Parts: sequence; structure tokens; C-alpha cells
Amino acid sequence: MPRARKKQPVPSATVPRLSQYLRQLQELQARGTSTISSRQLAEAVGTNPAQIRKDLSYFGEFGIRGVGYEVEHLINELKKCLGLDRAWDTIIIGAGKLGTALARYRGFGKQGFHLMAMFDTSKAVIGKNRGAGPVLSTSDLEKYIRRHHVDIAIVTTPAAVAQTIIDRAVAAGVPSVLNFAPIRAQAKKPAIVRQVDLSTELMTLSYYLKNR
Amino acid sequence: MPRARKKQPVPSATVPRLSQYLRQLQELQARGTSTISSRQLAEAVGTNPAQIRKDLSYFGEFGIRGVGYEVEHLINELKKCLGLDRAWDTIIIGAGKLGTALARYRGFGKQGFHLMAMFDTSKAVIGKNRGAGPVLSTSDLEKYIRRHHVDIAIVTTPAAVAQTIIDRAVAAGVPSVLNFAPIRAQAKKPAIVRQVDLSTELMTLSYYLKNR
DNA sequence: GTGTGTGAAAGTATTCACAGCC
DNA sequence: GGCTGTGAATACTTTCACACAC
Repeated sequence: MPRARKKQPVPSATVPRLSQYLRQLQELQARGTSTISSRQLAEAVGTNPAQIRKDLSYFGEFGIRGVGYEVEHLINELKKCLGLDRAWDTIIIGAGKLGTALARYRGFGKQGFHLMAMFDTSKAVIGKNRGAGPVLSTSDLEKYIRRHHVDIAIVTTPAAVAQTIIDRAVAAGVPSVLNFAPIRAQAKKPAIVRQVDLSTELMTLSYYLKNR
Repeated sequence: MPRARKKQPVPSATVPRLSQYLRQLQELQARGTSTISSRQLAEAVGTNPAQIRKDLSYFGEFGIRGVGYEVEHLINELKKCLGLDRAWDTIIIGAGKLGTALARYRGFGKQGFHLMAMFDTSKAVIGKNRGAGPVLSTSDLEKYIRRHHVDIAIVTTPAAVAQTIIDRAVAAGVPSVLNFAPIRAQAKKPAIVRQVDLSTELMTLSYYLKNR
């Protein structure tokens, strides 16, 4: 029996970094690199080698001592760590400019995110194709979620309705939300919510510009 | 002479939180709240009261003991902390769906970010209005930056050209960049770069979905 | 009494540095 | 010799808890 893996908790800062290692490795693979050391990878993503080795160590031993990492193997292991060895069913709520931009973003599907439907309240948009087949009416949101399976709801509605929409999606059974509306979204249920927040990013830049 | 302020460094995690306190306070002010305690504000933004008091303490003493914070006063102080007591001249490079969505986002200007121009390489877009007057040709980027003043470049180009565009903007004198392209942008100069990264956010959700 | 401002304590995250394996 | 994997050391962040001001 192999020695039991120590159960150290994965730092929350590690997770987004794994996705960056993955992207960089895919880039390197496309250019023909088949082996890489933690030092080279660190240089490419702008961090330090110990960080990478430590991050990976929470999940297993993926390298060869004295050699480095086999790029293809590490890509596959990272995909497993991140849950990208399966498809996630995704919807976009809000088919305005931003929602349409996200729907049309190629490489969305590449990592296994399957965009199933888009929703909007505007009669001018419902029925039109904004990148994922005909836009559905937001009034059918619950019906759709119960009938189909949805893992991730991407919210690109105006701020005023975003919290209500999120509450509805979560109540209907969506376990995770990626919110682009400029509100601090809350979800009481055991749903997972992440924010992408233009105005916070701009203000953060403003702070560092001021104190430059 | 007042006692000299202790010079404790501001944690980098504090800065984005300030912007969220600000947004929440503006929301509360719009609803007529004129005074608030750290406990109430903490509840509204989903953190704990000591965090808020500690964050504010890096910048000064803004409250009244036994009472709380005067909302309007705290808003003004936070704006000063974040450098929002002045306007920042901003351009958007890449006038596709995403760039257009950002340009049309109302509340962009509200916090003092002044969108001056947009750039694109596509003949079909140059000259059209995408939210900030006629779109200019990216080939005129350097000329524009040298002639006018630019504090922030928002990059919404395809990944393949983003790093080159960022290098050009920085070389021409732009001190800060907000990058939406799915690359880990680097800038050698003392430029400030921040990332907004859809694919990292989705992969992070994927991780937490898998381990839910 | 109430709620801020802040040192000190507890909890996380990053970096170092070296044993162990190729 | 070279590079990984990892305990130990350092650095950073958050939370506690209480003196102090209103």
C-alpha cells in the first residue's frame, strides 16, 4: 500500500495560478516544447520556481528529479486537478454587448465549457442568435434550468437586476455563478460565486497610479 | 504639531476592498443612509468589521468613536485614498464586441475615468462610433499617446497581438494597462499591469465545482 | 453604553534551502 | 551535475480583544 498522501489544504491562491500554468504549458506545447523545468515555467509566467513546485505538490508528484516536467503529462494532470477532464454546462444570462462578446469568445469551448443557452428580457433580442442559438426569454430561466442541467451561470445583466437573477438561478439549482455585473453578489445557498469587476480593477489601477 | 503617522505599508489585498466599500457606501447614500458602523458595512459587503477598520486605519482616522462613520465623509476620503479625486485619461485598444461593451458601460465616467479614444486595426470599424467618437487606427497609437496624455490603456484585442500592443503603448508612455486578452501580460518598464481573465475565472469555478 | 483604532495573536501564503532521486 | 519535492523559516493577512473617545 502506497504511503498515504498528507492532506494539506490547497491555498486558495494556488487555484488561479494552476490555470495560468496550464495556459502557458499549452502555449509551449503548441510551439513544440516537450519538457520544461520549474525554473523555465516560472520565468514564462512571471513567478518563482519554488512557487510552482509547491503549488503542484498539493496535488501529487508530476515531475522527474534531475529532469523537469513532461509538458503533455503535466497538462493532463493540471486538467484533472482543475476539473477540466469533463465538460461543464454553461449558460449566459444577459445577451447585450458583453454577453455576446463572451459567447463569441473562441477558446471558451476549448477548455470544456459548453455554452448551452443565452437569456435576455428584451423582445428585440429574444430569438436572435448571439452565439449560442436563439436567445431565450429570461422568464423561462427556471423552467430551462430544471429541464436541462446547468453547472455555471454567467451573469452579464445590468446591475439593478443581477442579484435577483442570481437568486433565481441558484434557487432553481445552478451551483455556481460568474458575475460580471458591478454588484457584490451574495448567495446564501452552498453556491459558488465569483466576481469579475471592471470598476474595482480600474480603481485599483487608479490607486497604484496615484502612488507611483 | 500632530503626532507623526506610523508608516505601515498598505497590504495589496486592502486596495480592491476599498473600492468595494466605496461602491457599497455610494449605494447606501443613494438610499438615504447618512451614518454607518463598521459592523453594518461589513454585513453589506460580506466581510468582518475588524477588517474594515484595519483597512481604513492604513489611511487615517475617518470614524467617530461610539458613533460610526459619516457616509458622505467616508466616501470622500475613500475617493482620495483611491486617487479618484481627479480624472484619469483612458483609451480602449480593440473595438470589437468586448471593447464596445466596455466603452458603452455607463458608470465608467461616473468615477472619473475619462474615455478619450478607441483604436482598432479593422478598416470596417475605423471611423465608426463605438462609444467614444470615431475609432482611430491602431497604426496611429504612438502618435496619439505622445500628442495627448493617456493614463490607462484598456486592451481588448485578440490574444495574438495583445503583448505587442501593450509593449507599444508602454514604450510610448502609457503608465498603466488593464488587459482583457487571455495572455499573462508582462511589462518591463515601471508600468502597472492588471489582468481580467475569463478563462482563469471559469477554471477556478471548475475546480470548486469539482471539489464541492 | 457604543463603536473606533490598533497592538498582539492566530492563521495563510510564499520563499528558502537541502535531502533525495534521476 | 541538475532538478524535484518538501519541511522549516519568513513574510504577509486577518482576526481578536481591549484601551480610549464620544
